[in-house]
Amino acid sequence: MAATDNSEALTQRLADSGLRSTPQREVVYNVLLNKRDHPTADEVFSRVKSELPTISLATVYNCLETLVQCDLVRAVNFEREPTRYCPNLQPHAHFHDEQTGRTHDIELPPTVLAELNGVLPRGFDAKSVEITFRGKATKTVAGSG
Amino acid sequence: MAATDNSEALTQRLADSGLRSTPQREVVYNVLLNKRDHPTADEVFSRVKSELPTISLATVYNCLETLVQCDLVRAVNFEREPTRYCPNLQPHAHFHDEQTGRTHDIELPPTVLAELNGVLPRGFDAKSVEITFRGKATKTVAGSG
DNA sequence: CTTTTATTTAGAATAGTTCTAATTCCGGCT
DNA sequence: AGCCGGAATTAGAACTATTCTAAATAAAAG
Repeated sequence: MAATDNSEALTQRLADSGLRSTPQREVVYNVLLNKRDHPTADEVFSRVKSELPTISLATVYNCLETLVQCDLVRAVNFEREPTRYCPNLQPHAHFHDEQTGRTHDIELPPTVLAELNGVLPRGFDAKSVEITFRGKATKTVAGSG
Repeated sequence: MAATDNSEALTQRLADSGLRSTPQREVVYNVLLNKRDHPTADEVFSRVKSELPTISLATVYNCLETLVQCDLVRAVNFEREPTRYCPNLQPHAHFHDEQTGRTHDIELPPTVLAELNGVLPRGFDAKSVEITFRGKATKTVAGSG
């Protein structure tokens, strides 16, 4: 697979927030786009290092935080495990495989989302919902990790 | 409200797992039952201390872990915040109020739960689902915290 | 160019939780 | 009653993921 290069899109989004496009931010972003297996910051760090050997872990954290702020990436948490990062911006749930530790994106039909918002009593104004399944996946699905 | 004393039920559940009922476990459990505001381990610690002044934080963590194992209590996580504990065993979602930090239980009709399981593709066998709303609650609801 | 501001960096600091090793507690046996 | 053995508690050290700090670097603006 050719390395994704969404630098224009990224640059645009960063600019919208008054931020600069930097090599570090670009490489971190591309790492997330190229292997969408919900890596942790540490995993991103080691992947990025092959392209930018002198990058620091703090910078990786900074870049990830920036990408999340710009709505280019979602941060995903399972229990107290290290935060994982996900470039899928469609509304979706996560399936966390207890055996393998792998995370799979689960598409969420708008009907289900609508029904979910229906369960909120008056006075509760939700900005976002997070849905996490936990269990075991009997089939491995290409592209997830 | 009189202090809840579910010691028989607790003793039973513990025994089922080959564990003993201890003053520490009982007080920790009662603290959770008496104020269902999803306290953190630290909060439980300080509440328990008024009854058992010499208890240690490690013991509070141990007891909470034990109660979770025995299915008497649920551990709840929001992002990377400290784990909170919830004695509500009915299937329910959580609403996390961003302004106040308070957590509210949201009842989940079985129909919604069923529909949710429907979104899982073949090969995904979910043991549990976790649903977290994030936003602001315009009304304060008695009994939640 | 120089100034200003953003970004990166290494390492220290922090926070929540778990681990370790020693002590205490308690039930069952004599 | 007294002892044994496993379970539970404890204090404090250790650990891990993350954030903070302060200095160095880079890059835009004047």
